[in-house]
Amino acid sequence: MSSPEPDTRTRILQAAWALLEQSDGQGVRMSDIAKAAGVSRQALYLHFPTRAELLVETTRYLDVVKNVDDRLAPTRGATRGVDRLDAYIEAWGNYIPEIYAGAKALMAMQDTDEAAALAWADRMRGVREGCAAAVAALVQDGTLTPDHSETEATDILCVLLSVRAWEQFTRDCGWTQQRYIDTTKHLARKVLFAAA
Amino acid sequence: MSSPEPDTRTRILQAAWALLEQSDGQGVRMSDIAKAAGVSRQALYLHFPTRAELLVETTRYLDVVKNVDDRLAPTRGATRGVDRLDAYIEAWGNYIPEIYAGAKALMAMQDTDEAAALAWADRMRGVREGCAAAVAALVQDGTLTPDHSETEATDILCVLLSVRAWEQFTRDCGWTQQRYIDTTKHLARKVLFAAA
DNA sequence: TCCATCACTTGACACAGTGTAAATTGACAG
DNA sequence: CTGTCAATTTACACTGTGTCAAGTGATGGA
Repeated sequence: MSSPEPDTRTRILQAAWALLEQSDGQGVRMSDIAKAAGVSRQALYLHFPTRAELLVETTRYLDVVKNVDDRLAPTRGATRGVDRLDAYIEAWGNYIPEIYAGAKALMAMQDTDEAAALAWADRMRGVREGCAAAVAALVQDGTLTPDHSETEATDILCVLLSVRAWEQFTRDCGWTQQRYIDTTKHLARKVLFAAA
Repeated sequence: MSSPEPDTRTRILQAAWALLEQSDGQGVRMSDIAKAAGVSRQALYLHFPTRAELLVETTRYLDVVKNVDDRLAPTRGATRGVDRLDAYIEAWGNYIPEIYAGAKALMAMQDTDEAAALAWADRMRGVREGCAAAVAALVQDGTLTPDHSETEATDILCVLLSVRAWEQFTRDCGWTQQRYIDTTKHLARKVLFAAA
Protein backbone atom coordinates (compact mmCIF):
# COMPACT_ATOMS: atom_id res chain seq x y z
CA MET A 1 0.00 0.00 0.00
CA SER A 2 2.53 2.53 1.13
CA SER A 3 4.43 3.99 -1.77
CA PRO A 4 8.02 2.76 -2.08
CA GLU A 5 10.55 4.71 -0.01
CA PRO A 6 11.48 7.73 -2.11
CA ASP A 7 15.17 8.35 -2.61
CA THR A 8 17.06 10.53 -0.16
CA ARG A 9 17.03 13.64 -2.30
CA THR A 10 13.26 13.49 -2.60
CA ARG A 11 12.86 12.79 1.11
CA ILE A 12 14.90 15.90 1.83
CA LEU A 13 12.75 18.01 -0.46
CA GLN A 14 9.59 16.65 1.12
CA ALA A 15 10.91 17.29 4.61
CA ALA A 16 11.95 20.81 3.64
CA TRP A 17 8.52 21.48 2.25
CA ALA A 18 6.73 20.09 5.29
CA LEU A 19 8.77 22.31 7.57
CA LEU A 20 8.30 25.38 5.40
CA GLU A 21 4.56 24.90 5.43
CA GLN A 22 4.49 24.33 9.17
CA SER A 23 6.40 27.46 9.95
CA ASP A 24 4.95 29.58 7.16
CA GLY A 25 8.31 29.79 5.46
CA GLN A 26 10.21 31.24 8.37
CA GLY A 27 13.22 30.08 10.35
CA VAL A 28 13.73 26.68 8.79
CA ARG A 29 17.33 25.62 9.38
CA MET A 30 19.42 23.05 7.59
CA SER A 31 19.61 20.98 10.77
CA ASP A 32 15.81 21.01 11.08
CA ILE A 33 15.42 19.73 7.55
CA ALA A 34 18.05 17.06 8.10
CA LYS A 35 16.35 15.85 11.26
CA ALA A 36 12.95 15.77 9.57
CA ALA A 37 14.33 13.89 6.59
CA GLY A 38 16.09 11.42 8.86
CA VAL A 39 19.56 12.15 7.52
CA SER A 40 22.60 13.94 8.85
CA ARG A 41 22.95 17.65 8.27
CA GLN A 42 26.00 17.01 6.14
CA ALA A 43 24.03 14.73 3.85
CA LEU A 44 22.06 17.77 2.71
CA TYR A 45 25.25 19.19 1.26
CA LEU A 46 25.77 16.00 -0.73
CA HIS A 47 22.59 16.83 -2.62
CA PHE A 48 22.42 20.61 -2.57
CA PRO A 49 25.35 23.02 -2.56
CA THR A 50 23.70 25.64 -0.33
CA ARG A 51 20.59 26.30 1.66
CA ALA A 52 19.40 28.69 -1.02
CA GLU A 53 19.72 26.03 -3.68
CA LEU A 54 17.87 23.53 -1.53
CA LEU A 55 15.02 25.98 -1.06
CA VAL A 56 14.95 26.76 -4.74
CA GLU A 57 14.81 23.06 -5.58
CA THR A 58 12.07 22.58 -3.03
CA THR A 59 9.85 25.06 -4.80
CA ARG A 60 10.66 23.50 -8.16
CA TYR A 61 9.75 20.11 -6.77
CA LEU A 62 6.50 21.59 -5.58
CA ASP A 63 5.70 22.99 -8.98
CA VAL A 64 6.00 19.49 -10.37
CA VAL A 65 4.01 17.82 -7.59
CA LYS A 66 1.27 20.45 -7.64
CA ASN A 67 1.33 20.54 -11.39
CA VAL A 68 1.32 24.27 -11.96
CA ASP A 69 1.39 24.01 -15.71
CA ASP A 70 -1.75 21.93 -15.95
CA ARG A 71 -3.54 24.09 -13.48
CA LEU A 72 -2.73 27.28 -15.31
CA ALA A 73 -3.66 25.65 -18.64
CA PRO A 74 -7.51 25.86 -18.50
CA THR A 75 -6.88 29.55 -18.88
CA ARG A 76 -6.21 28.98 -22.54
CA GLY A 77 -9.64 27.43 -23.07
CA ALA A 78 -11.52 30.67 -22.45
CA THR A 79 -13.00 32.27 -25.52
CA ARG A 80 -13.60 35.86 -24.51
CA GLY A 81 -10.64 37.85 -23.23
CA VAL A 82 -12.43 38.83 -20.07
CA ASP A 83 -13.17 35.18 -19.30
CA ARG A 84 -9.56 34.40 -19.76
CA LEU A 85 -8.66 37.15 -17.33
CA ASP A 86 -11.05 35.68 -14.78
CA ALA A 87 -9.74 32.18 -15.36
CA TYR A 88 -6.17 33.26 -14.87
CA ILE A 89 -6.93 35.10 -11.67
CA GLU A 90 -8.81 32.08 -10.42
CA ALA A 91 -6.01 29.69 -11.29
CA TRP A 92 -3.03 31.69 -10.10
CA GLY A 93 -4.82 33.28 -7.16
CA ASN A 94 -5.74 29.89 -5.82
CA TYR A 95 -2.25 28.59 -6.39
CA ILE A 96 -0.61 31.27 -4.27
CA PRO A 97 -1.68 29.94 -0.85
CA GLU A 98 -0.37 26.50 -1.76
CA ILE A 99 3.11 27.73 -2.46
CA TYR A 100 3.13 30.71 -0.13
CA ALA A 101 5.50 29.21 2.43
CA GLY A 102 8.08 28.45 -0.24
CA ALA A 103 7.59 31.81 -1.86
CA LYS A 104 8.10 33.58 1.42
CA ALA A 105 11.31 31.71 2.19
CA LEU A 106 12.59 32.53 -1.28
CA MET A 107 11.59 36.16 -1.03
CA ALA A 108 13.34 36.47 2.32
CA MET A 109 16.58 35.27 0.77
CA GLN A 110 16.39 37.50 -2.28
CA ASP A 111 18.45 40.25 -0.71
CA THR A 112 21.28 38.05 0.46
CA ASP A 113 21.40 35.26 -2.07
CA GLU A 114 21.95 35.54 -5.78
CA ALA A 115 20.57 32.09 -6.59
CA ALA A 116 17.39 32.71 -4.63
CA ALA A 117 16.94 36.06 -6.33
CA LEU A 118 17.28 34.49 -9.75
CA ALA A 119 14.93 31.64 -8.90
CA TRP A 120 12.32 34.04 -7.64
CA ALA A 121 12.72 36.33 -10.63
CA ASP A 122 12.20 33.30 -12.83
CA ARG A 123 9.00 32.39 -11.06
CA MET A 124 7.76 35.90 -11.38
CA ARG A 125 8.56 35.89 -15.06
CA GLY A 126 6.21 32.94 -15.37
CA VAL A 127 3.42 34.85 -13.69
CA ARG A 128 4.10 37.86 -15.84
CA GLU A 129 3.73 35.74 -18.95
CA GLY A 130 0.35 34.61 -17.70
CA CYS A 131 -0.68 38.20 -17.05
CA ALA A 132 0.58 39.27 -20.45
CA ALA A 133 -1.39 36.49 -22.13
CA ALA A 134 -4.57 37.52 -20.35
CA VAL A 135 -4.05 41.15 -21.33
CA ALA A 136 -3.28 40.10 -24.90
CA ALA A 137 -6.59 38.25 -24.99
CA LEU A 138 -8.34 41.49 -24.05
CA VAL A 139 -6.48 43.32 -26.78
CA GLN A 140 -7.56 40.71 -29.30
CA ASP A 141 -11.21 41.26 -28.33
CA GLY A 142 -10.68 45.00 -28.42
CA THR A 143 -11.77 45.11 -24.78
CA LEU A 144 -8.61 46.39 -23.13
CA THR A 145 -9.20 49.79 -21.60
CA PRO A 146 -7.77 52.62 -23.68
CA ASP A 147 -6.33 54.08 -20.48
CA HIS A 148 -3.27 51.83 -20.50
CA SER A 149 -0.86 50.40 -23.01
CA GLU A 150 -0.60 46.63 -23.21
CA THR A 151 2.63 46.64 -21.21
CA GLU A 152 1.30 48.97 -18.57
CA ALA A 153 -1.83 46.87 -18.21
CA THR A 154 0.39 43.84 -17.71
CA ASP A 155 2.41 45.66 -15.07
CA ILE A 156 -0.75 46.54 -13.19
CA LEU A 157 -2.17 43.03 -13.34
CA CYS A 158 1.17 41.69 -12.14
CA VAL A 159 1.09 43.88 -9.07
CA LEU A 160 -2.52 43.02 -8.39
CA LEU A 161 -1.70 39.32 -8.58
CA SER A 162 1.55 39.55 -6.64
CA VAL A 163 2.20 37.30 -3.69
CA ARG A 164 2.71 40.46 -1.62
CA ALA A 165 -0.76 41.71 -2.48
CA TRP A 166 -2.25 38.32 -1.64
CA GLU A 167 -0.34 38.37 1.64
CA GLN A 168 -1.61 41.80 2.55
CA PHE A 169 -5.24 41.11 1.66
CA THR A 170 -5.52 37.72 3.29
CA ARG A 171 -3.13 38.11 6.21
CA ASP A 172 -3.12 41.76 7.20
CA CYS A 173 -6.68 42.59 6.12
CA GLY A 174 -8.09 39.20 7.06
CA TRP A 175 -9.87 38.48 3.81
CA THR A 176 -10.89 34.91 3.07
CA GLN A 177 -9.38 33.27 0.03
CA GLN A 178 -12.74 33.38 -1.75
CA ARG A 179 -13.13 37.05 -1.06
CA TYR A 180 -9.61 37.67 -2.30
CA ILE A 181 -10.38 35.90 -5.57
CA ASP A 182 -13.71 37.61 -6.10
CA THR A 183 -12.48 41.08 -5.29
CA THR A 184 -9.34 40.69 -7.35
CA LYS A 185 -11.41 39.60 -10.34
CA HIS A 186 -13.64 42.59 -9.82
CA LEU A 187 -10.72 44.99 -9.53
CA ALA A 188 -8.96 43.60 -12.57
CA ARG A 189 -12.12 43.95 -14.64
CA LYS A 190 -12.72 47.46 -13.45
CA VAL A 191 -9.18 48.54 -14.15
CA LEU A 192 -8.45 46.72 -17.41
CA PHE A 193 -11.70 45.86 -19.12
CA ALA A 194 -13.69 48.15 -21.38
CA ALA A 195 -16.78 46.66 -23.02
CA ALA A 196 -16.46 46.68 -26.80
CA MET B 1 28.62 77.72 10.02
CA SER B 2 28.78 74.01 10.52
CA SER B 3 26.14 72.88 12.96
CA PRO B 4 27.45 71.93 16.38
CA GLU B 5 28.64 68.31 16.66
CA PRO B 6 25.49 66.29 17.30
CA ASP B 7 25.60 63.93 20.24
CA THR B 8 26.77 60.37 19.75
CA ARG B 9 23.34 58.84 19.61
CA THR B 10 22.33 61.17 16.81
CA ARG B 11 25.58 60.59 14.97
CA ILE B 12 24.89 56.87 15.11
CA LEU B 13 21.40 57.34 13.72
CA GLN B 14 22.71 59.55 10.94
CA ALA B 15 25.43 57.07 10.08
CA ALA B 16 22.94 54.22 10.09
CA TRP B 17 20.68 56.14 7.77
CA ALA B 18 23.48 57.09 5.40
CA LEU B 19 24.52 53.45 5.11
CA LEU B 20 20.99 52.21 4.67
CA GLU B 21 20.43 54.66 1.83
CA GLN B 22 23.72 53.78 0.19
CA SER B 23 23.03 50.08 0.19
CA ASP B 24 19.30 50.32 -0.40
CA GLY B 25 18.58 48.89 3.02
CA GLN B 26 20.55 45.71 2.60
CA GLY B 27 23.42 44.18 4.46
CA VAL B 28 24.20 46.98 6.87
CA ARG B 29 26.09 45.54 9.85
CA MET B 30 26.56 46.93 13.31
CA SER B 31 30.28 47.25 12.69
CA ASP B 32 29.65 49.24 9.51
CA ILE B 33 27.45 51.67 11.36
CA ALA B 34 29.97 52.01 14.17
CA LYS B 35 32.77 52.72 11.74
CA ALA B 36 30.70 55.28 9.87
CA ALA B 37 29.68 57.00 13.09
CA GLY B 38 33.26 57.05 14.29
CA VAL B 39 32.61 55.04 17.44
CA SER B 40 33.37 51.53 18.56
CA ARG B 41 30.91 48.78 17.77
CA GLN B 42 30.27 48.32 21.46
CA ALA B 43 29.25 51.93 21.84
CA LEU B 44 26.21 51.17 19.71
CA TYR B 45 25.00 48.86 22.42
CA LEU B 46 25.28 51.64 24.97
CA HIS B 47 22.58 53.48 23.03
CA PHE B 48 20.49 50.73 21.50
CA PRO B 49 19.81 47.30 22.96
CA THR B 50 19.77 45.47 19.62
CA ARG B 51 20.28 45.99 15.93
CA ALA B 52 16.53 45.83 15.38
CA GLU B 53 15.95 48.60 17.89
CA LEU B 54 18.64 50.73 16.29
CA LEU B 55 17.02 50.32 12.90
CA VAL B 56 13.62 51.11 14.31
CA GLU B 57 14.97 54.24 15.96
CA THR B 58 16.66 55.21 12.73
CA THR B 59 13.36 55.24 10.89
CA ARG B 60 11.71 57.15 13.72
CA TYR B 61 14.50 59.70 13.56
CA LEU B 62 13.90 59.97 9.86
CA ASP B 63 10.22 60.61 10.34
CA VAL B 64 11.12 63.55 12.52
CA VAL B 65 13.83 64.90 10.22
CA LYS B 66 11.72 64.49 7.11
CA ASN B 67 8.66 65.75 8.89
CA VAL B 68 6.14 63.17 7.79
CA ASP B 69 3.30 64.68 9.72
CA ASP B 70 3.56 68.08 8.11
CA ARG B 71 3.93 66.58 4.69
CA LEU B 72 0.88 64.42 5.03
CA ALA B 73 -1.08 67.34 6.47
CA PRO B 74 -1.95 69.28 3.25
CA THR B 75 -4.16 66.31 2.60
CA ARG B 76 -6.62 67.69 5.09
CA GLY B 77 -6.96 70.94 3.19
CA ALA B 78 -8.71 69.38 0.20
CA THR B 79 -12.38 70.13 -0.09
CA ARG B 80 -13.71 67.40 -2.37
CA GLY B 81 -13.12 63.79 -1.35
CA VAL B 82 -11.54 62.93 -4.64
CA ASP B 83 -9.07 65.79 -4.29
CA ARG B 84 -8.18 64.53 -0.90
CA LEU B 85 -7.56 61.10 -2.35
CA ASP B 86 -5.24 62.61 -4.94
CA ALA B 87 -3.47 64.70 -2.34
CA TYR B 88 -2.88 61.73 -0.11
CA ILE B 89 -1.51 59.60 -2.91
CA GLU B 90 0.75 62.46 -3.92
CA ALA B 91 2.03 63.00 -0.38
CA TRP B 92 2.53 59.42 0.67
CA GLY B 93 3.58 58.16 -2.73
CA ASN B 94 6.34 60.73 -2.87
CA TYR B 95 7.40 59.96 0.67
CA ILE B 96 7.98 56.27 -0.01
CA PRO B 97 11.20 56.63 -2.01
CA GLU B 98 12.68 58.78 0.72
CA ILE B 99 12.21 56.18 3.39
CA TYR B 100 12.45 53.12 1.21
CA ALA B 101 15.85 52.00 2.43
CA GLY B 102 14.72 52.08 6.04
CA ALA B 103 11.44 50.42 5.18
CA LYS B 104 13.22 47.63 3.38
CA ALA B 105 15.58 46.98 6.27
CA LEU B 106 12.65 46.89 8.65
CA MET B 107 10.59 44.64 6.41
CA ALA B 108 13.49 42.24 6.09
CA MET B 109 13.66 41.87 9.86
CA GLN B 110 9.95 41.43 10.37
CA ASP B 111 10.13 37.67 10.23
CA THR B 112 12.93 37.30 12.73
CA ASP B 113 12.49 40.21 15.08
CA GLU B 114 9.50 41.04 17.20
CA ALA B 115 10.44 44.68 17.72
CA ALA B 116 10.95 45.28 14.01
CA ALA B 117 7.63 43.64 13.24
CA LEU B 118 5.84 45.87 15.73
CA ALA B 119 7.58 49.00 14.50
CA TRP B 120 6.65 48.22 10.93
CA ALA B 121 3.09 47.37 11.84
CA ASP B 122 2.90 50.72 13.59
CA ARG B 123 4.10 52.53 10.51
CA MET B 124 1.60 50.72 8.38
CA ARG B 125 -1.16 51.62 10.80
CA GLY B 126 -0.28 55.24 10.14
CA VAL B 127 -0.64 54.75 6.40
CA ARG B 128 -3.88 52.92 6.88
CA GLU B 129 -5.27 55.84 8.85
CA GLY B 130 -4.40 58.11 5.96
CA CYS B 131 -6.12 55.77 3.52
CA ALA B 132 -9.15 55.49 5.78
CA ALA B 133 -9.38 59.29 6.01
CA ALA B 134 -9.26 59.64 2.24
CA VAL B 135 -11.95 57.00 1.81
CA ALA B 136 -14.05 58.65 4.52
CA ALA B 137 -13.82 61.91 2.58
CA LEU B 138 -15.28 60.11 -0.44
CA VAL B 139 -18.08 58.71 1.69
CA GLN B 140 -18.87 62.18 2.98
CA ASP B 141 -19.22 63.42 -0.60
CA GLY B 142 -21.26 60.38 -1.50
CA THR B 143 -18.66 59.58 -4.14
CA LEU B 144 -17.34 56.27 -2.88
CA THR B 145 -18.13 53.50 -5.32
CA PRO B 146 -21.06 51.35 -4.20
CA ASP B 147 -18.97 48.30 -5.11
CA HIS B 148 -17.05 48.28 -1.85
CA SER B 149 -17.71 48.92 1.81
CA GLU B 150 -15.72 51.66 3.47
CA THR B 151 -13.39 49.13 5.08
CA GLU B 152 -12.88 47.17 1.92
CA ALA B 153 -12.13 50.36 0.01
CA THR B 154 -9.54 51.22 2.65
CA ASP B 155 -7.99 47.76 2.34
CA ILE B 156 -7.69 48.18 -1.40
CA LEU B 157 -6.18 51.64 -1.19
CA CYS B 158 -3.72 50.35 1.39
CA VAL B 159 -2.50 47.64 -0.94
CA LEU B 160 -2.30 50.06 -3.85
CA LEU B 161 -0.20 52.43 -1.75
CA SER B 162 1.94 49.75 -0.15
CA VAL B 163 5.71 50.00 -0.24
CA ARG B 164 5.72 46.61 -1.97
CA ALA B 165 3.55 47.91 -4.79
CA TRP B 166 5.78 50.96 -5.14
CA GLU B 167 8.81 48.68 -5.21
CA GLN B 168 7.34 46.49 -7.91
CA PHE B 169 6.18 49.34 -10.13
CA THR B 170 9.32 51.45 -9.90
CA ARG B 171 11.98 48.77 -9.53
CA ASP B 172 10.73 45.67 -11.34
CA CYS B 173 8.61 47.42 -13.96
CA GLY B 174 10.92 50.40 -14.29
CA TRP B 175 8.33 53.12 -13.90
CA THR B 176 9.49 56.62 -13.07
CA GLN B 177 8.32 58.11 -9.81
CA GLN B 178 6.07 60.54 -11.68
CA ARG B 179 4.49 57.77 -13.66
CA TYR B 180 3.95 55.79 -10.49
CA ILE B 181 2.16 58.72 -8.89
CA ASP B 182 0.03 59.49 -11.91
CA THR B 183 -0.98 55.93 -12.58
CA THR B 184 -1.70 55.21 -8.95
CA LYS B 185 -3.95 58.26 -8.77
CA HIS B 186 -5.70 57.10 -11.89
CA LEU B 187 -6.16 53.56 -10.57
CA ALA B 188 -7.42 54.72 -7.20
CA ARG B 189 -9.98 56.98 -8.86
CA LYS B 190 -11.13 54.26 -11.18
CA VAL B 191 -11.49 51.73 -8.41
CA LEU B 192 -12.90 53.84 -5.61
CA PHE B 193 -14.52 56.92 -7.07
CA ALA B 194 -18.07 57.14 -8.41
CA ALA B 195 -19.21 60.57 -9.54
CA ALA B 196 -22.20 61.75 -7.49
C1' DT C 1 35.73 -14.24 -1.92
C1' DC C 2 37.76 -9.97 -2.20
C1' DC C 3 37.49 -5.41 -3.54
C1' DA C 4 35.76 -1.10 -5.10
C1' DT C 5 32.30 2.09 -4.98
C1' DC C 6 28.57 4.69 -3.39
C1' DA C 7 25.70 6.93 -0.02
C1' DC C 8 25.80 8.31 4.15
C1' DT C 9 27.65 9.18 9.06
C1' DT C 10 30.53 11.27 12.69
C1' DG C 11 33.05 14.76 14.53
C1' DA C 12 35.74 18.68 14.11
C1' DC C 13 36.36 23.15 12.48
C1' DA C 14 36.35 27.95 9.99
C1' DC C 15 33.72 32.01 9.46
C1' DA C 16 30.43 35.82 9.97
C1' DG C 17 27.57 38.50 12.71
C1' DT C 18 25.15 39.57 17.04
C1' DG C 19 25.26 40.34 21.67
C1' DT C 20 27.72 40.23 26.52
C1' DA C 21 31.19 41.20 30.00
C1' DA C 22 35.11 43.34 32.38
C1' DA C 23 38.77 46.27 32.86
C1' DT C 24 40.61 50.73 31.30
C1' DT C 25 40.96 55.67 29.76
C1' DG C 26 39.90 60.56 29.63
C1' DA C 27 37.16 64.45 30.58
C1' DC C 28 34.39 67.22 33.19
C1' DA C 29 32.00 68.73 37.58
C1' DG C 30 31.59 69.41 42.38
C1' DC D 1 41.14 65.39 44.27
C1' DT D 2 37.53 62.40 43.38
C1' DG D 3 33.48 60.44 41.50
C1' DT D 4 30.86 59.84 37.47
C1' DC D 5 29.95 59.21 32.78
C1' DA D 6 30.88 58.12 28.06
C1' DA D 7 33.39 55.55 25.40
C1' DT D 8 37.28 52.27 24.48
C1' DT D 9 39.73 47.75 24.16
C1' DT D 10 39.86 43.07 24.42
C1' DA D 11 37.84 38.84 24.92
C1' DC D 12 34.31 35.63 24.57
C1' DA D 13 29.60 33.05 23.95
C1' DC D 14 26.26 31.76 20.66
C1' DT D 15 23.97 30.62 16.27
C1' DG D 16 23.85 29.10 11.72
C1' DT D 17 26.17 28.08 7.32
C1' DG D 18 29.40 25.69 4.93
C1' DT D 19 33.93 22.65 4.66
C1' DC D 20 36.87 18.74 5.52
C1' DA D 21 38.57 14.16 6.58
C1' DA D 22 38.07 9.75 8.17
C1' DG D 23 35.05 5.95 8.84
C1' DT D 24 31.01 2.56 8.05
C1' DG D 25 28.07 -0.56 5.72
C1' DA D 26 25.66 -2.33 1.86
C1' DT D 27 25.82 -3.57 -3.02
C1' DG D 28 27.60 -5.49 -7.02
C1' DG D 29 31.18 -7.11 -10.13
C1' DA D 30 35.62 -9.78 -11.27
